[in-house]
Amino acid sequence: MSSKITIHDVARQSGVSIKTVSRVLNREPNVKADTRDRVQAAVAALHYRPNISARSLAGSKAYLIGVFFDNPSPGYITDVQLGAIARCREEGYHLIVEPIDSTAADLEAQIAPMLATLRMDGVILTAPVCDHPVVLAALEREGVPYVRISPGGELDRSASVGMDDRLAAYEMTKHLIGLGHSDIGFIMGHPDHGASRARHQGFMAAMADSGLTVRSERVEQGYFSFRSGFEAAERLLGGEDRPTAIFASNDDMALGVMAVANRLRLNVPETLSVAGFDDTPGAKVVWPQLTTVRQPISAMAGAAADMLLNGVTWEEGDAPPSKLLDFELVIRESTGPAAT
Amino acid sequence: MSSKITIHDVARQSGVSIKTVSRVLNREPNVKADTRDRVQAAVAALHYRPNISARSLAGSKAYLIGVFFDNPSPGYITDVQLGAIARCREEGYHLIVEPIDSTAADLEAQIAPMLATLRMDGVILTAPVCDHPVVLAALEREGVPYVRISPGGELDRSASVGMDDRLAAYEMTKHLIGLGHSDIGFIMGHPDHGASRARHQGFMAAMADSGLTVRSERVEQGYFSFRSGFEAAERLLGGEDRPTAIFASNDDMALGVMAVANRLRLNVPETLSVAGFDDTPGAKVVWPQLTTVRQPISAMAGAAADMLLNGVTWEEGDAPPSKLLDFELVIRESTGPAAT
DNA sequence: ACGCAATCAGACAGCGCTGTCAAGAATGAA
DNA sequence: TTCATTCTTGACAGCGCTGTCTGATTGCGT
Repeated sequence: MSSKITIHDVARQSGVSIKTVSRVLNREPNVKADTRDRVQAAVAALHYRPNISARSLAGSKAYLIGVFFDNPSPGYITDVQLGAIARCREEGYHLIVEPIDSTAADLEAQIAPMLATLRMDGVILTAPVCDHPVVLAALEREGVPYVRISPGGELDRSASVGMDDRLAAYEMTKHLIGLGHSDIGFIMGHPDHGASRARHQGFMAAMADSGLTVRSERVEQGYFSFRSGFEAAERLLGGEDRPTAIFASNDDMALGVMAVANRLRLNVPETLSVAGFDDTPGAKVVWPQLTTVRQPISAMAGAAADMLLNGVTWEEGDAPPSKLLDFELVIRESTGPAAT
Repeated sequence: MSSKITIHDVARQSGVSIKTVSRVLNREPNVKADTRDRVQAAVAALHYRPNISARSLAGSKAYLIGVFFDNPSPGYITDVQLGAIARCREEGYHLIVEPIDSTAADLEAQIAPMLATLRMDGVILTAPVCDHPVVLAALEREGVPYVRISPGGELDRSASVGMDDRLAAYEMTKHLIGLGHSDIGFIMGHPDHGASRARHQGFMAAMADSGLTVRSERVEQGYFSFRSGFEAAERLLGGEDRPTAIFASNDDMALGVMAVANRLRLNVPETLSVAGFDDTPGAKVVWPQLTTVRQPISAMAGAAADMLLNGVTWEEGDAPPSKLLDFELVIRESTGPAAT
């Protein structure tokens, strides 16, 4: 156990005051270059590392960023964490992860203590927690800045980052239409998830813009789960009268569609084209591989962390900062020309 | 922003000293029941929450547990986090996640500062980081206790939790044999991952115990990835002479096998049985659903956290504590009777 | 009733750092 | 040269809590 070496040791070693060492460590101005070099040499020589608890107790920063999530897909969570961490590391911040059960009755009692004890410098919220009124209220009451990733509404309540779900769905639909499909089924996402509506709108708009009508029985309600996609697909593909393509609001559901197609011996993409959304790892793990939309998840989380680290603020009355990142259509083998 | 209320306020409100409040908060003995109640009432009334930085600076605990990982599957990571958090919350601890790039040349420089600044109370290590000599050495030098999940070797170097990979593979193989299969292909896992060898051994042992011989061309090297499973399956299933069942060392590779089977129009399980290992979310997201082994990942992480929270220690010379949890064979539709 | 041990409560000194303020050194303008 | 500025540094007081030690109560045996 390396006996902890303190700022004091560095000060002694470099012949300056403890406060000057602190200044160097925090990149404060007004330190002579020569002095700074001496201090940095001592820091390196002693392998000195500031104690985060002491820093945050004495100062105003905690060097901690939180990530709240309520079990969306594991791949999503992991990407968010990686994106946020990458940015935090550069600044010496660390990530606290907090799974939130947004259906819990005592949600308030769960997170309020946590916010108060940790006093994090900021929190990144993912769907669906990012739209949960109790969570947002608690954050605001405790004065903890937060950035939401792909919030479903109340865009002017906080800073946020996201992507244009509507446009992405629009373009994917156009891709299908361009392939010759005119009878396309759509599976909606979970109604609590903000992106669901945007994706549905994008689909409808693309159809309308191409002069295509959407029969109401071609739109099914799903819940973002494999099972819900599977069941929706059974309804969509059960009879003789079936669409030539199905666009599911996320990959898990698209995978459910593929499973049904497989079971019904409908060849993908010859008989049925299938498109998903998210580009989860699972998309590459089916055969044929899934055409989908790649969300810049890591980048969104990185941008969120960035806002937090730079101190998101905005004028009362102005719209809070918000960043829209680019998505990417990933065309793989599950979509093909419509059978004629 | 709720103006921070301190232990001082609670002391005043309940008419006791600040130290007594501290005693109540830390469940220390020698506090009269009556006094404790008064203090607790004040705590509740004021919504007081101790400041974690102050606590860890003054005391010896940091209330922080770390989780190190180097991108195994997202599902695995998430399960580990959930399992660890559940246990940590009960004790008021929080989780710091740190992705580690174990191939980085400056690994030491990456983690040493982190260990020194955070002074975590313990760290949970997952494969493959749990077998990385530099990481282990750094942890030991800094005196940070750690528990490894499914380590690949050096079992007496630290406390660990795991499951009996060898036995699980043995039983899965027996399941296949019981179905009438005698010509079974096996895809090994990543050589750096400790469990790979155990699973291979279990497979070989079960075959030998049943008087079956394994032709060397029936055992392929894989790397736990979908792609490696896919390629191994192509070799295994490419010719006329093919096994009637394939046991892949993890689900991702098994999914690769299924994709190849699909492509070759080999019906699963009629013509080919496929078994995986891990029970990742993907296992349920294929059709037919995958027969696999369920690892108690959350439970293992919970047990690891538990050891850390209770202070893992062992006598010099004794074997460190180690906990083996139960696995479970999950028989789904991808395995069936051997074609006769 | 008395004495001794066990139980309970408080005073006090930091933990390792940063914020504030004030003093000394260096610079520039007059 | 002198005085006003700016730059550079250090002394000092905590941040909010816990560990230690000491003093005040209580219980109980005789």
